[in-house]
Amino acid sequence: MHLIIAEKQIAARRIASILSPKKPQKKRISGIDSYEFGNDEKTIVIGLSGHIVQLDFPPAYNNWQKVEAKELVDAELIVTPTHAKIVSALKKLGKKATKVTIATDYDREGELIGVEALNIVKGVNENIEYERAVYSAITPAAIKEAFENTTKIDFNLADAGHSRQVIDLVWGASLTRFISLASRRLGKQFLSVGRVQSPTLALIVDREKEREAFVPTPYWEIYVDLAKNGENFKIRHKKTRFWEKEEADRVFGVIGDEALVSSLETSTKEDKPPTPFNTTEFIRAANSIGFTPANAMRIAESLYTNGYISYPRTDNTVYPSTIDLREQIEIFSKGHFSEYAKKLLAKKELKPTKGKKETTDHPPIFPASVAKKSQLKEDEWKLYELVVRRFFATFAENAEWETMKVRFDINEEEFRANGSRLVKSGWRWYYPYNAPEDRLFPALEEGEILPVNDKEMLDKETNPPGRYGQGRLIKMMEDMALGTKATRHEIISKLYSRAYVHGNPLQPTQTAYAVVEGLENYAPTITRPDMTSTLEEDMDRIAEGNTSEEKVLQQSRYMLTDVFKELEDNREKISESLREGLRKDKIIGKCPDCGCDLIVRRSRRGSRFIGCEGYPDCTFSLPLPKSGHILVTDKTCDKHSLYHIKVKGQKKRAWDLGCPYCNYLEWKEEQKKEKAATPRPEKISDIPGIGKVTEEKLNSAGISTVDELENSDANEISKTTNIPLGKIIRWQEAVAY
DNA sequence: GCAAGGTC
Repeated sequence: MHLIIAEKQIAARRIASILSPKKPQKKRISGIDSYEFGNDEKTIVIGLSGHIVQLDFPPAYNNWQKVEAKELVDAELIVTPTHAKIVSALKKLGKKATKVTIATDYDREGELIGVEALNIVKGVNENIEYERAVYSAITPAAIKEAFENTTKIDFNLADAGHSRQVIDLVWGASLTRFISLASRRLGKQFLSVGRVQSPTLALIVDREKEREAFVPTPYWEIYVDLAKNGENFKIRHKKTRFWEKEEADRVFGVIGDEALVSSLETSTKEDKPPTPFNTTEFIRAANSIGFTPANAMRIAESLYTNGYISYPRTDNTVYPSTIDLREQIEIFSKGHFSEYAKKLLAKKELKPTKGKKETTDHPPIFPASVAKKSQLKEDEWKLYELVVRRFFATFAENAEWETMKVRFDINEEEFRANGSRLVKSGWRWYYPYNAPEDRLFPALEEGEILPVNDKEMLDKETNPPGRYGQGRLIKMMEDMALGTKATRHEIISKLYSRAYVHGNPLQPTQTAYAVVEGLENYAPTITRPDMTSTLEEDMDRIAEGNTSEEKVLQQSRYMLTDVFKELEDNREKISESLREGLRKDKIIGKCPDCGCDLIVRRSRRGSRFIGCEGYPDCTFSLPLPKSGHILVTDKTCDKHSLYHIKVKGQKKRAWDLGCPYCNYLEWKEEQKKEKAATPRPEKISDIPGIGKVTEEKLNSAGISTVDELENSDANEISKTTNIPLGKIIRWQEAVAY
């Protein structure tokens, strides 16, 4: 039997249907679908789910308190299955197979995934024959060609990928453990460190520091209002920003009643169509129409698994020659986009744009089949439409703008106005997103004199650089080669779930500051994008056979050992600064009673509340929700000058609680209203929470009326009846009018 | 309970 192993389920199914002359037979093996065909010599195709095994430390290293972080540096590593069913299916099939073809994705990680699967097969069938099939798109032509010309597995390339796994695990896990222990943040709330997440966090923290250090400079802008034939328009002084008030005042002062059109230039500007979608550009475009990266990718995934779009994780911006692009447009001749498809098909030549990056694993994102609007949810349709329109736009002509530059003379001061008008929509007809609006003004002539209707001088200030939005951050990560198309949005989600950042655009917490600072001082390697670029270079050398994985790993472990020397020597300082950062994140503002800091505290029973640092002299307190991470934002309440709070659940998005004081007062007000709306219970059994058994218990303690319940000592009742004190107090509150 | 990389 010939076994073919693909990287994913869908790839397996499609490869089988291309290679098989008849419809392949679907068979379940250990709960996993496989596809069988052929009469005498059977072939079975099975799909993995990416990596099906994971690199890990032996269980003996699991206890964070007992095993010191630095011991992880030289710890042995083990491989554990993460997809037991697939592993078991591979073993079953591997035993019977005489030959195995690795047909995983054509990239470094794909090679490693293939070798991982091969090792499982070899574990049950030591001498099995093996080979590699290489393809860049799952089309009949490409797949047939790949299986007719199989090659050898590139073990060097797989080793390169493996070295990445080891380095990421060893550095990430050991440093994560170190700073979590140093800050005493254990359990669910640990602090994490990693080759990709830490440089990304450093970018966000650096930007926030720039914003804090920013000193605004005042400047002035001068505008004049003109009109012609009843149409009003504004012109602006040639000097867009005046940095000196005196100069602005002088110019403003000389503006007279008339403006002379001193020159008029018209020209045309060409606007090139966009390049094919890779993941980053898709995410950015989705982001600009209101989708978060994580959301966009989740929806893209479902569009992909339902066959509407091609594989959504790709760096490629050049359509491979193996895809018949005309055919791909022809499928749209009917349906919602027919008007657009027909116009494209009428062209003699279909020449798509090309991006800078061309890779071998997957094509750029394009629509794979025609969807009806009724088949998709609203969000799905929006993103599907985005992909379709982008695909069409890459074949379309340039857009053309007519631009007009007009200069005006007002008492020898030059003013300007720029107009532009779309005259040929070209690709923008297919892809109408984020189109700049036409800027128009009435037709003018050189030498014409217009009356000045009004003038204005605006007081302005330069603004600090903006915080990064998620789309922008993903673009920056790509430019710096941090993370991959499939992981960047996950890394950003990780920063949110660690409470390192909140809001969009992203704002770092004080904890993030402390973590980045601690790492930058004592373990700078992990905070820099260079670690990734050096790793990439090393991996390339391993792949080319110019060095060995062993040498690279040894070097990496030496470096990490040195890092740990630094960290251990400065443990106290790091610990203090982390704990200070964590403390700052808990400050809600000043106590209205005594002026000390109000902070998030925990009672002995484990419940959370806002308490005063002046305790026990001051007992001011406010309640907090029972669960979720408390995030302190930079917004303050006008009434109480306390910071607004957000609450973030394990997997849910953070919700705004607002000012905790206002929130508490509102809650109290609600309670009052609710009470006023419901009549006072007449019998104790009318009180919610008191059933027959409880009523009898209370009776035996001498309480049979509502008045008796209200006026008895709660502690006494609790003692004699064994009913929890808290319950009794709540009942008493419920009947107190 | 740790990373980052696949995929769902």
